[in-house]
Amino acid sequence: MPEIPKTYEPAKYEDKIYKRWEESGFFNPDNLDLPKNAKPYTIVLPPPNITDKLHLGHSSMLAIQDLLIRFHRMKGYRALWLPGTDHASIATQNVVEKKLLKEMGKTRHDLGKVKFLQEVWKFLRVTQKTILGQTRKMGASLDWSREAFTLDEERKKAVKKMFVEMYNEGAIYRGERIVNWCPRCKSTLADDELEYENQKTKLYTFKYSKDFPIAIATTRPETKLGDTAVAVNPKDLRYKKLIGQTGTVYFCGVPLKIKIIADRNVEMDFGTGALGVTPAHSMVDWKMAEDNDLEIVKVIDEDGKIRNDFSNFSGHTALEAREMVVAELKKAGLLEKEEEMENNLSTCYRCGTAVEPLPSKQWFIAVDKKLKRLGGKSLKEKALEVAKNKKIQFIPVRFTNRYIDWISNLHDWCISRQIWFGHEIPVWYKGEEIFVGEKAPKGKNWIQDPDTLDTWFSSGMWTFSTLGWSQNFKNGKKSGDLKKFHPTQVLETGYEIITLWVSRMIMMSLFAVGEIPFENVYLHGMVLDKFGKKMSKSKGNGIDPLDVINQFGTDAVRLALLVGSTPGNDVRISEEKIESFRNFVTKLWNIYRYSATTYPDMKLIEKINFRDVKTLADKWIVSKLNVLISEVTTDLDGYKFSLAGEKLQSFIWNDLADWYLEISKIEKNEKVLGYVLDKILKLAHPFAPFVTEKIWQDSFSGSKILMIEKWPVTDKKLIDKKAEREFQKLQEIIGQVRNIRSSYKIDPVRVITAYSLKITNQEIIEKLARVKIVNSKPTTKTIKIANLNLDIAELIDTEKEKARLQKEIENLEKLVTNTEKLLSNKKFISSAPKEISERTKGNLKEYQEKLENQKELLKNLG
RNA sequence: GGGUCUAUAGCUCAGUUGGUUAGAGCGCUACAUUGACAUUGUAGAGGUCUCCCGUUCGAGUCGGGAUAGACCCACCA
Repeated sequence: MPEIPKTYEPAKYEDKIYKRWEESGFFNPDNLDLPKNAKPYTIVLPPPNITDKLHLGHSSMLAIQDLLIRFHRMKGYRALWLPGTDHASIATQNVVEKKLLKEMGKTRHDLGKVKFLQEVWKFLRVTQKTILGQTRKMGASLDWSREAFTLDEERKKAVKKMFVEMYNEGAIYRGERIVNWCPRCKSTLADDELEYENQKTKLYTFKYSKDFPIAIATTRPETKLGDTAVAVNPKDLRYKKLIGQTGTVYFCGVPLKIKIIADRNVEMDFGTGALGVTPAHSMVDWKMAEDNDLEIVKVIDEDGKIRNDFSNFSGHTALEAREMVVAELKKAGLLEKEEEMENNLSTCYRCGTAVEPLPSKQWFIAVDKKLKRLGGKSLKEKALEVAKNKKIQFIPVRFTNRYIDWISNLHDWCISRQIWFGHEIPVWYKGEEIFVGEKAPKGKNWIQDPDTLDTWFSSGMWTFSTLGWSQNFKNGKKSGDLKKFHPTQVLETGYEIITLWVSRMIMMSLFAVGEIPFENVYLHGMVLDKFGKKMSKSKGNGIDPLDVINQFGTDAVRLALLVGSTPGNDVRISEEKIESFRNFVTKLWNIYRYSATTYPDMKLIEKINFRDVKTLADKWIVSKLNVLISEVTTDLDGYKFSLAGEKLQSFIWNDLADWYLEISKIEKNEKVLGYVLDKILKLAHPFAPFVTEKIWQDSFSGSKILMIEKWPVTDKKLIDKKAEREFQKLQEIIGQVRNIRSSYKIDPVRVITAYSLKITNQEIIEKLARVKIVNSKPTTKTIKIANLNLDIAELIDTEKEKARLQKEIENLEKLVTNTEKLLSNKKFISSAPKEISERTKGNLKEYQEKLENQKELLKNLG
């Protein structure tokens, strides 16, 4: 037998173990030896952006998903975990642009589209490799043979097919809508791509002209050139009689057709209580225009300049025009007030330029349109339905509300982006003609739409595009992988992207495959530092997963991320926490080391015979173990990873190592130990795959792989509550002795457990009262019970101990009378369930017994 | 402004359908220990479960209200 090192050395084994798993082929469910009717268990990995290396948040995601996958693989499911990465169009283009500027001093326009895209792909291949390497380091049991990328050939096919199908169904349309426009980037921005900046600005109060009855207040006078209405609150008595009136006014020499409308969103207390409605350049105003059927007048163009036909303002930038308008108003004596105010300016998250809301021709997904394909329902209705009737369950459930809330307020989704890197839009134009199709139309002079699609369009298809939807879904029928693995069982992701991603996946899957994309959505929290602050590069408080893996090992990192994290709540993590789990891994290793050196021929045993469970300690540990098996299984089934991990840890450390192993130094039972080890390695495997696999393979000389062993099942025959209770009492007694052990020179556990194997509790108490340890440093073997001669009274502060006992007796007496009262209460008897009353009766007995014991002890003290 | 959530030990959090001495880890204090364990073990101190009202035989748990905080959405014309 080769010597086993004192501590587990993760760096030495982890890569080899991962390689062994990968080469076994069992990451791919097709290679698992399963009955034909084995249920599928699919998780599609939320594809990380290839903009940067992974952070601890990703590690947490990987740990949770790998736990689920390994657990279900062992439970006999056809477990598939499908890997992939996301091209993250805008974010990636942005990173590469910045890099180019820094390294070569060039913009993307300097390079041109073709060369720029080459640079993007070059960058992408590097980061992609890093990310996939990191993922392997985490021990992720992903099926690499099915790896996907949101912008690879297969996904391109799927995206085109999807776009065309949605277009043909009327779910995608091209329309003029107000969008967030960045005049510098020349691109639309989604709402979530905006950044808000607090700034001071001036609020101007003025009338359009002298004869106009209402003064309005605005921070952007230049846009007022496009006003088509003035909105007031319907409750506002000042303006009530004016509502509905129309007329033409001349504003700085520009004629405006103004209608006075009522809208309850107008605040009476702000400004003059009247709002000039500029449909073309304000989101709210656009909605008002839609509601009131107003004309839309575009004032500012895509370059951020005033358009033609606006007298001498034309051609000036918006800011210049603002000054000019203000100057004219002043000159005409129309400006009533000019005051400073705090304002929340929307800016482009890339370049920080102020965003200009503009009407523009874009592609949209119609979320409210009734679709034939969806049985006459709209995407929104369908997406709401599956949450409301619980076809899709959110964990924790409270997020269902957030989802429903958001979907209910959903507007048409703008899917076109004016950037280079991304999925091409399968639309071609020739003059006024338009062609939508998966392949370019025949004939000359067709020009493809220069825009690309919003990243979320392709990531919204992730669950089915990864399963070969473009080939595997025809005439409403699934085949191949899609049939085998869709819908998936769990989507595990962060709560912050429910709206961005989760909801979109649901809509796209309902449309494309006619079914939900996943049955459960498990939402993890954010990984924060130990002070509860978000980890960020700029703050320098981030923990690099690779660093801590090198330092403490993957298992420790995984455990630290899993234990103490509950769904939907943020998790705090520190190196100390990881270190403490490293100690746990070492503990586990040493349990193995001790066992293997003490019993060189020990075997891991899957099933144990009743007869082999001999002593009280054996019965106790085996019983506790079997309870643990069912608890851990239920907890994991219920997504309570942290609870399961804690229970496992507490059993391994506090019960197995601290008690059973100590006892086994006196009374050996190889079979029970082999049985217990077999089970804990399996139970701990999804949490700490490397160390458990290493121990397992060493124990079996490498002939089997733990990863595909069967998940343990509770053997009810081995649960012995009576033995558990007795042993617990024993522990309590020993604890009491330890409490007064100031003069002890050896750990009483060993002495007392020696007794426990042969004699009754009562006898132990009696002996304890008399024995005294003579030999100050005996070894386990030399202790002879007969030589122990301890007078307990000599070892304790009698007065203190008396007081303590007195107090405890008082408490117990109170408890006993209270419980007796309760049990004689008629209302309790009639309303409490049987279980409860039984338990209460049991409790009473226990209290009474304890009371007797304490009284006895007090008596013994004299 | 609309919505969701949280409040339990010094800190981070558990606490299942209400059930009777409210738990864990870390930290703290004391003692022991180089023994399978880059230590570990044992014990201890520490709580009016934010506050008020209600339902109930019984409330950390259910209902109403207050206070404080977190987040999401919409917006700041």
